[in-house]
Amino acid sequence: MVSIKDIAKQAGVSISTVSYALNNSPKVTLETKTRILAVAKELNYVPNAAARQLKKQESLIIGAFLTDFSGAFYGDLLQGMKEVVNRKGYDLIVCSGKQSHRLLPERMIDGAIILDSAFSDEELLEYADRGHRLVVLDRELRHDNINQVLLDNKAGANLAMDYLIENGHRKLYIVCGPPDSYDSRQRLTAVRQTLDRHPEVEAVFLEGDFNKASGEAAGKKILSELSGEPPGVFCLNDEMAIGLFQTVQDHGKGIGVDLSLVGFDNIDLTRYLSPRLATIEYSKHRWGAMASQQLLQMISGEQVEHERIYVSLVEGESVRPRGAES
Amino acid sequence: MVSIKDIAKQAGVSISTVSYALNNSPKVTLETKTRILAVAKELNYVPNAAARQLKKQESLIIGAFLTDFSGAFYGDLLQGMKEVVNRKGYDLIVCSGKQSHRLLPERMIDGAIILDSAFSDEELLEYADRGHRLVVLDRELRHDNINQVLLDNKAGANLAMDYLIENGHRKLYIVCGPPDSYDSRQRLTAVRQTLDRHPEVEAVFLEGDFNKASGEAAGKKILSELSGEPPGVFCLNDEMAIGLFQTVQDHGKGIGVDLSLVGFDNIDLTRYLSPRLATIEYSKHRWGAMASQQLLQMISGEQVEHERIYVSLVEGESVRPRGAES
DNA sequence: ACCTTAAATCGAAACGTTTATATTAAACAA
DNA sequence: TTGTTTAATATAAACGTTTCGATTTAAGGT
Repeated sequence: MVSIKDIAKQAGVSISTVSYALNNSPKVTLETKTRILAVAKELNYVPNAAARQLKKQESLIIGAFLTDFSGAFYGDLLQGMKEVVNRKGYDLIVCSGKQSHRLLPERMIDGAIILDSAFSDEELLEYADRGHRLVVLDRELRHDNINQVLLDNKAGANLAMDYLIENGHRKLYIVCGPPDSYDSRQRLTAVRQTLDRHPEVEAVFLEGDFNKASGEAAGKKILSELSGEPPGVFCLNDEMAIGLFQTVQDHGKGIGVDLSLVGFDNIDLTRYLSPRLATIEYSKHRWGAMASQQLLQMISGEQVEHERIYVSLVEGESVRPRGAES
Repeated sequence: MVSIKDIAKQAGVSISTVSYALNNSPKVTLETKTRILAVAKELNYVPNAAARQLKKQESLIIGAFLTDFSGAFYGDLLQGMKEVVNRKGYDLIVCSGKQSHRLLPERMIDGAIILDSAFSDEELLEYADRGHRLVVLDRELRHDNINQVLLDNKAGANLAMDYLIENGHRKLYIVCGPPDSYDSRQRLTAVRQTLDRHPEVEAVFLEGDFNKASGEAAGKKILSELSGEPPGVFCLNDEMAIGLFQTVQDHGKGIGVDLSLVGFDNIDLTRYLSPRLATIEYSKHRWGAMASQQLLQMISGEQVEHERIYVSLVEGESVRPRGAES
C-alpha cells in the first residue's frame, strides 16, 4: 500500500511536508506542493481513511439507521439526508439491524440519524452520554447530544378525522398502529382529542401494526359489520390503508362508496391506487434534510435551528360525502 | 476516551495482555482474563474501530452501492445481502452517489457490491487492480478481484415474448430500457432472437429509460396506433409497465382487453395492480444473498461458487389470448 | 557585519490497536 | 541442585496519518 511515506521518499521531503501539501496548507511553498502532488498522482496514492480517522477522531461519515431496507417509504427521506450531508463534505451510509449499531459507539461514524425502534431509549441516551451526536425521528428524547425532527402527527390526525366528519360520516373506524410506535401514539392521541370534540361521532378502534396485513384484517372486520350509512375509516398509515383498500375491492365493495378511507404518509404507492386515496402528506425529503442539517450543526457546534415538519391533507375519491351534514 | 491503556493501568497489567484478553486468546489465564473483562465493563470500554482497522487492515464492513435509495426494488435485495454478511460477522452499509465511492479506495470497507451505473468499468477495474474485492450485479467484468451474479435476462425476455406470442399476438410493441444498461441490452438481445424465430410476428421498438414516465409515453404512442387485433406489449421492466398500465386505463382502455402487457422484475408494486400484471420474476433476496456470499468467499480466499439467478414467468390477466392460434 | 524575524521544512509524538519477540516465573527432569 | 521447557505476561514496533514544536534557511533592519 502506497503511503505518505513513499511519497516523501520519492519527492525528497519529510512526511510532514507531504501531509501539509496534501491538505494544501499554506505552510508549504507552491513549488514543492505541486511537486508532491505530482508524485502522489504518479504513485496512485489514496489516503487511508482509518489512519486519518484515528488521528483526527472524525470520519466524515453520517449513519442513517432504519428499521428495514424496504424503502417504499424511505427513498425521498434518504435523498434529503444525503444532499445535505454531501454538501458539507460528509457521506451518508444507511444501516439496518441491531448488529450494525456498533458503528456508532466504535466511532466509525460522526453522528447518526435514527428511525429504528430497534434502538431503545436507554441505548441512545448512553451513546449520547458518551458524546455521540444523534438526531431521532421516531421519538422524543431530551439530551444535549440529541435533537429530534418531529412530524406534526397530531395536526395530521386531526385533519384526517375532520375530513371524514365534515363529509358526514358519523361512524368511524380507526385502524391503529403498534403501541410502541411514537408516531402511532401521537396520531392516536389526536384522534381521541378530535372525538372528544365530536360527541355525535361513534368510533371503533381496531388493532393494527402499520403493516399491510393488519389493514387487510381490519378491512374484513369492517366489511362484516357493514350496514346502513357507509362508515369512515382512518388508517394510521398508508400501508394499512392499502391493505384495507384492496380487501374491500376484492370483496366487491367500493372504496368511496361503501366506506370512506383516509390514510397517513402519502407513500408513493398510493399514486397507483384508483380511486385516489385521501391521505396526510408531508415532505419526506424535507424531513431528511432537516435531520441532516441539525446533526451537522450539532457536530460543528453551531446553534441548532429547529423546525417542525408540517403536514397537509391530500383529498381523494376514497372519501365521499355521506349522510346529513352536521 | 477510554482505551485499552486505561484498562491496563486499572487492572495492573500490560496493554498487550488486555488486548489478548479482549480477543480472548488462550495465551492469557482465565483469572486475569475475567479480571480484565470486569475492568473493561466497569470503565465502559468500547473498542476503537479506526485503530483496529488501521492495524488489521480490515473493517468487517461490506458496502452496497446503489444508483439511488428509491428502494421499491431494493428491499429484498439488500435484506438478502445483509443476512449473509451478518452471519459471517460483517456489517452491511448502503451507499449511493458518486461522492461515496471514496469509501472503497480509502479502505473503509472490505469489499463492495455494485449495482450502480455511476461506476464506470474503468473505475471498477482500477479498484480491482488495487486489490479491492468487488461483486458486480449490473455488468460483466473479467478480473481476478471481481465476480458477478447474473440474472438470466435472456431466458426472462424469451419467456415474456413467447407468452405473448403463444397467446396469439402477432403485433408486438417492445418498450426498451436505456442503452447503457446491461440488463436492458441483454433483454433486448433475447427479444431479437425470439423475433428471429417468429417471422410471422411484427414488432415495433419504442424508446424507454426504465422509468415510469417513459412507460406512459409509450402507452400514449401505442394508444394512438390502436386498431384491429389487440397488440402485445413487452415493457423491459415493471416500472415502465406500470406507467403504461395506468396511461391505458386513464384513457378508458382495458389492460388485457385492448392490449396485452408483460413486464419484467416483479417489483412489489405490481401486487397492487388490477388486473394482475404478467411479468418475469426472480428472487431478489437470493440475488443479494448470492452476491454477499461470493464477496465473502473472495475475501476469505475460498473458492467462489457461482450460481445463476433463474427467472420465471408470472402469469396475469394483463395478457389474454387473442387471434388465431399459430 | 551582525542580529532579528519570518518562511519553509523537518523530527517526533500521538491517535488506539495488534502481534512478534522478549522477559519472567513456574514447573519439571536430571 | 541446576538446567530445560513451558506458561504467563511484558515490551516494543507497527499500521498511516496529523500536528506541535524545533530547526534550518533566507531576507530584512541597523
